Amino acid sequence: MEGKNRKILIADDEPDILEILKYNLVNEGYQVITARDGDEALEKAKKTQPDLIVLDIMMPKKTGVEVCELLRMQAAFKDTLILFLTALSDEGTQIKGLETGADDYISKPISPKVFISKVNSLFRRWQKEDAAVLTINGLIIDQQKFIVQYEGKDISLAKKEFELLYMLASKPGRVFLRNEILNRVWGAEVIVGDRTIDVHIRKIRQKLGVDCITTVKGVGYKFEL
Amino acid sequence: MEGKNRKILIADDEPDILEILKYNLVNEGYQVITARDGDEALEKAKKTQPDLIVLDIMMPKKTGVEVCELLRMQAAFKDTLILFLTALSDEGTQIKGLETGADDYISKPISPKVFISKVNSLFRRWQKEDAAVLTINGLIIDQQKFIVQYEGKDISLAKKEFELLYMLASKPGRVFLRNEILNRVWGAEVIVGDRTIDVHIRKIRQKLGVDCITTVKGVGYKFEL
DNA sequence: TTAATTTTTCATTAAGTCTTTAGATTCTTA
DNA sequence: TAAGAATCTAAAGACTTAATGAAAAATTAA
Repeated sequence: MEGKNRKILIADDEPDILEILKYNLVNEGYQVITARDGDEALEKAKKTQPDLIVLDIMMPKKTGVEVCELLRMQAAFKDTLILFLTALSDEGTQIKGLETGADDYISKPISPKVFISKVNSLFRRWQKEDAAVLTINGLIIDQQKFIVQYEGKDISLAKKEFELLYMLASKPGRVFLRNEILNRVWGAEVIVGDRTIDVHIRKIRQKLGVDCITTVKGVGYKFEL
Repeated sequence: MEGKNRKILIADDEPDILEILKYNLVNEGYQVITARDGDEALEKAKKTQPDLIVLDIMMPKKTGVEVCELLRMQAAFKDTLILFLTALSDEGTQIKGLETGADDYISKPISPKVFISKVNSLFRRWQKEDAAVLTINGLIIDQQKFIVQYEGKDISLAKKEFELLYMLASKPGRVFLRNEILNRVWGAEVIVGDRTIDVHIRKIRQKLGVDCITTVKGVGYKFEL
């Protein structure tokens, strides 16, 4: 089910919980690292650079909140997802957690199903950058299937055309500079003349038959439908 | 406290909850739009393009889950944060919510403190992308989209005009010397006559239709609305 | 290999932007 | 208030940039 190859670090002092969560995560295709206290969590976090860190609040050596604070101070963990486990349904602690820079928390007792859902959901948001299917008004762009439809009709685009359209449509309204386009669609090393972009834009406009790409002279192009 | 100018749409059929949440959010400096059922939520979402949408699961017309599904199909709401409110501590529903593409959920009864914490926390993740958008009274200058709007109407500026306006509007009230303007908009090497600036200023004044650029004779120009 | 398609280049044309010019106007100050 | 300086205005021409048509080069499929 999952092509994701994501690393998750779980820190909790209760071996049972560690075991259950690990089992479920591995089942979903995640790589799992475990730690039994705050210091071990810190150390393993630095060594393995996980994508998500799950911290129990109550742990020996250092609490989850302390670990979180220490991690957030380091640039390497600025964007790492952090999730708290808390036995206390204590409101104060929950708030403290979120304000320290955690991304979410789950109250014990934990249901494995809810846990997995939450983890998946956190990642889903994170990887949003490259969502597979764009739908804008009547236009459907499916990156996986490499298909474009407009108002039900299939439109066959060549590779470069597709990539260009996908790039523009992924942020409707935003202007992409010619340079940005060259870098992303052609790659930084490839050198092509300026007119090349224009010609591809023209092809897309022709094939779509709708006026959805706007020229911003001297700047670039933007998509809007 | 907050420089954030974020829009939040709350949809719930219970006026009390709407009221309490709105009060707290406004207090934190957010802009709040409300809706009383699923259809109204959809409609207002499209119209106002909020940054965060809070959906009650149980609503007339359409449930929160349905609204969420419909929104997620549209590219414009690909990155919009969605948060569920649920009275059911029912595990199944929670999972369904997350799998539909919601970013989080909160169980009723809701503690305002926890709610605000969660909202702030959701946004914190986002803030990196912060687009360079200036908003001054009715004037919106969006550098990414290369768009200027005044009181809802689009105003099309050429590149130099846009840069010039953006420069002035980025520090309302401050006077920019003609030299500063030349350096920033034209670059240090380029040599153009003095009248060139005037002419561009005039164009901007014409196109905007509002008197927002003031001449400071012998010195330069300043923006004020 | 040939044929078909895709990608790029080039020359030409079209569209728009930027700058200059010059006379009118406004402002400042002696 | 009159002279000088600075800015406004409108229009023309210079200059940039993009759209277009056609064809060569490169790639892929048959």
